Amino acid sequence: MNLQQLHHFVALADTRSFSRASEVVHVTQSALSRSIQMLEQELGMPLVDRIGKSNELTPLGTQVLARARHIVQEAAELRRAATLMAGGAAGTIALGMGSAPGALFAAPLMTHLLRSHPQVQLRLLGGAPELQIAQLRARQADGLVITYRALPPVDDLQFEVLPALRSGFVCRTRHPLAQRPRLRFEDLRAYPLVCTQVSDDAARTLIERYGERAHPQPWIQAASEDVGALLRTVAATDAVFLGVVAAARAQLAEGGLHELMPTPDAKLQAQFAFVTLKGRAESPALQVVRDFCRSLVRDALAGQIPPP
Amino acid sequence: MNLQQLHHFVALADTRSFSRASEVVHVTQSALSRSIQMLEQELGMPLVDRIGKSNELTPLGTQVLARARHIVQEAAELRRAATLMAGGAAGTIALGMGSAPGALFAAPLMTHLLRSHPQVQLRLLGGAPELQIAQLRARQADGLVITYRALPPVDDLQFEVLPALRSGFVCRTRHPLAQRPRLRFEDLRAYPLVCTQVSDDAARTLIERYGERAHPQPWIQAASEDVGALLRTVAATDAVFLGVVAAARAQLAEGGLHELMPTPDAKLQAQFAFVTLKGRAESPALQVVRDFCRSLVRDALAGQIPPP
DNA sequence: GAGGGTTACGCATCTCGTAAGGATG
DNA sequence: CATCCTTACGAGATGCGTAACCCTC
Repeated sequence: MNLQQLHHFVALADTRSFSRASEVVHVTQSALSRSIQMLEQELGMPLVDRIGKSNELTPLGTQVLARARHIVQEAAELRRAATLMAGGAAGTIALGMGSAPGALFAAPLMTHLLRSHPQVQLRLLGGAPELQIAQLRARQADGLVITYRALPPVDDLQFEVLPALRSGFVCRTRHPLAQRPRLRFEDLRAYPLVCTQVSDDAARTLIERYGERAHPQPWIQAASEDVGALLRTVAATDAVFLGVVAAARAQLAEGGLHELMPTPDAKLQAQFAFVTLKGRAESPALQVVRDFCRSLVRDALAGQIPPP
Repeated sequence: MNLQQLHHFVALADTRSFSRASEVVHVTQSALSRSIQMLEQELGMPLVDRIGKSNELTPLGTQVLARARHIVQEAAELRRAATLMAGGAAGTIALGMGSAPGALFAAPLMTHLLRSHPQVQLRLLGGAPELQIAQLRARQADGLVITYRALPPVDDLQFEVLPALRSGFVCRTRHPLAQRPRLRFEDLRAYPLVCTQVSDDAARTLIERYGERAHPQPWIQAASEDVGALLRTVAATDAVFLGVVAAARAQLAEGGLHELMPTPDAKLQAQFAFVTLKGRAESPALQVVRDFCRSLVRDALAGQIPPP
């Protein structure tokens, strides 16, 4: 007994004719006849009474038909679901996301999936990097988008490093410092700072470059994961935003915001990585996510105002 | 995609090992490996991540597993149900039964099925012979057990004539006529008659043999399909039972009842037939029914007191 | 090197399409 | 005689087991 035979039988029952059924399932009438015969032989009883024109199901045939129809239908659904998933058009993916990349990726990613892949369900997981890696190993997460430095050099993970994005300071165009030709760090330090969580690594870089006064801890006036809120705050006050410059791309382009470039250059970089478990097959939907994140970074880089 | 592959995959998912799964489904490990590969190829994605020891399902694999398990299970049920039906151990049969044969067969048949084939559901249909034949043609009945003469000589029906059973008169042992050496019909006629419905044919035979006075119509005191009740009545009164002698076999054997044989012999016969639709496959459960009816008639004949 | 999965090869079986052979109306 | 189903036959596809190979522990 195989799915083919069941499919043939269902067609036969539907058409009540070997020849018409054979057209439906695209085999010769002879092949269909044998297929049914084999099925009958295996089940031990005829399923149809062959009567000239309009064959009739036997009692057994009637019983078998209901089950066969069900099985054939479920097989078709399995095929369909698998094809959808394999094509990345459907599926559920759990994505661990660090707070820094989340600030840049989360909203655009969700928007993109809702628009272009409505069948894909996305669940974003937060938490500390170690926790997220544990979730990845436990397969509670399909992949992570996380700050590259936060990752220990283990070999059961597969890293796909995204291009580094420049971080920097952003203020509103009407900010007192906005028109200043040569900007010193001390000038900047006079204004309150708003940003997402600053990593230890980034804090170290700031201190190395600008001295102890650059330590973000006492400097930060407001911190939030909501980059949009931060930028709106900056647009309305004299606070300065510190973070991935590309996140403010739109406002920078339309002139509402302005990037401050103190001398010397901070040369801050945000480098994100896409992390999966080595040796595991990737959900196609996850590939969609990864591709989108990559293209987002690429676009950010392309539109990024180059350092002086 | 075929049932074999799905079965293999379920085993693989259950054992998390190609080699152990191959033992479960009784193929070599190599064959199972290829089977899974073919399935993965068709679905377009890996279903399991091969990791040294304890393989893991991919996200797609997890989805597919649930559906595959369902399909495999239903296929097994189909096979099981078909085998049961083909073996006659299960199924539902609708059996048209004439009142005369019903009087003899109904109770023993139901008893037999309940005891020996509890999975077989029996539905007995009554009604006029023409109606029953119509039901048979409409496949509302799987078969008929009916008085042979009641049947028109049509060629879309398949008759299986059962051996003729002798009909005759039965009274209680203590009946005034019981010890009478030579019995005339007129003696018999003096006592009330109880019987099941007497067919026109039987009535004609009686009249031909014994004259107009033998017409059953004015003679019958009580008529019922319940042969048991008729016989109990006869055992308690001086009424005489007319019908298939074999129906009273037990009581005749144990001495409670007595067969009356008037001179000349009535030579009444009840001939039943098992009728099915020509060219239609027979429900195996129906064969059980037919076999039982045949054996019942055979036993009745074997135990039948031969005519003098 | 031992265990577990994959690949190569030869063989048996299956299934198909073509074509011829009944049956039925 | 036309339609419909079955049977015969040869070709190609499929699936299997054996055995060799590969990878990881």
